This record gives sequence, structure tokens and C-alpha cells, in this order.
Amino acid sequence: MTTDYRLLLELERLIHEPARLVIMAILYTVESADFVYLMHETGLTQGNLSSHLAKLEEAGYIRLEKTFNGKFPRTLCQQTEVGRLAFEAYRAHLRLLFEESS
Amino acid sequence: MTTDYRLLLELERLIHEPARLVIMAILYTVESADFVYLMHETGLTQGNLSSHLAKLEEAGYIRLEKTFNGKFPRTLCQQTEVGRLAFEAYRAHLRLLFEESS
DNA sequence: AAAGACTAGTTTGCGCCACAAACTAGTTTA
DNA sequence: TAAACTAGTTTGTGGCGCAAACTAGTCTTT
Repeated sequence: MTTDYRLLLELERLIHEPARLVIMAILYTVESADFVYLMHETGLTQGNLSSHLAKLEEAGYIRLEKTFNGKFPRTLCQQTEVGRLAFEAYRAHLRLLFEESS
Repeated sequence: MTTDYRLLLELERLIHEPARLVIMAILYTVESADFVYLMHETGLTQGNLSSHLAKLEEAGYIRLEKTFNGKFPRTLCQQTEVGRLAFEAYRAHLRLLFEESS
């Protein structure tokens, strides 16, 4: 079996970007996570996290819910079903590459 | 065991880029490959392949040897030992992410 | 009571870079 | 001898990731 390497060029850029890949990987494993938690877990700055979350939300891969923690704003993030499937597809996609070269 | 997701942000961009990832994956499995072969195998245009190869060479991950096939130029590409190790490290790096979320 | 620091984000601006298109240089064909 | 082909390289530009600056509300200190 030979890999069709061309397929690999179509890796979902939206997920492939390291920052978003990490966010998606985290959200894949938890029920939900808030902004501050993600910030610390990923090491991303507020600005970067904010814009990456916005892109993932726009793609329908995550859902953002703005609530309050007492008097302070609190943004809850959770992966949608679409996002979960997209992440699994991405993972499977990359695995092809690695199986071929192992 | 919890993954340090911050490490994953440091994914080697040079290899992470899909076009170069595919090139590296191919060169990992073969002794050497020429420009035209890589072009067809990857589906990259001449221009893109050329510039990606240049970057990989600059990084010391591949070696380019310009020879002739009869009267026509022929560029042979092969992965260096450094490149091989870098590719393996990249793969291991990504696997961490996938193991955590499987 | 008002200045300064803190929480929780969003917006802006710059710099890099992947990609397509244009170009180079030699060769074969009609 | 002009057009088409081989085998690439160079150029231009649009998009995007990142850091820094900004917004908006809250707490603290004096």
C-alpha cells in the first residue's frame, strides 16, 4: 500500500495550526474549559487565545458561552460534535503519514 | 500522566508545514528522489516544491545534488541524518498529543 | 473619592511566509 | 525559426499568527 501524499496536503489548516491543535486536543478530553484555564494550560497569551477561539467558533468546532463568575466575566469553551469529528478526522489523516514511515 | 501542552506549541514549524511534512515523509522512506518525482508524488507546483526544498536544505534536513539526466538537469534530493532525526522527533512530538486524546 | 492595580478578555499592526504566476535557460519538434 | 517542452528559480501578494495595545469592569489603598 502506498500513501497518496497529495491527500496530506489538504490537512485541515484550521486544526493543523499548533495553537489550535493544542486547544482542540484539550477540549477533546474535557467536558468544558474556561478561558483562563486554557490560557494557563496552553501558555498562549490572552490575545492569541482569544483570536484562535474565535476562529474555532466561527468554524463551528467549539461553542463559547459567556457567563459570570461572581462579578467577573467567564468564557466557557466546549467542543461541538462537529469539532470532535473534525479532530478525529485530522488525527486519522496524520496517522496515515506516520504509519507509512514507521 | 498529563501532557504538557505548552511543549506542543513548539512543534517544528519547518517540518509542520504540510508541504514540507509530506516531502520529509517521502524522503524518509526512500534512498533518494528527484525533483520531478517529488513533484508528481506530492502534487506541488514547481515553484512551491523548489522553495520548500530550498528551506529544508538550508536547515540541513536534506541534501540537493544537481546532476544531469542526459542533457536535462536533474535535481536529486535525499534526507540527511540530521533531517531523519528531526523528522522522528517531530513524529514523536505529535504522537504525545494523540496518545493523550485517544 | 480617585488613582493604581487586577481580572478577563478584544482589537490592532506588523512581519513572515505559502502559494501562484511569471520568468530563466536550455532542448526538441515541426 | 518559432513554438512547445523540460527543469527548474524568482517574484508579488494575500493571509495569518503573534505581541502589544486597548477596553471595560472591579478591587484596593490612601
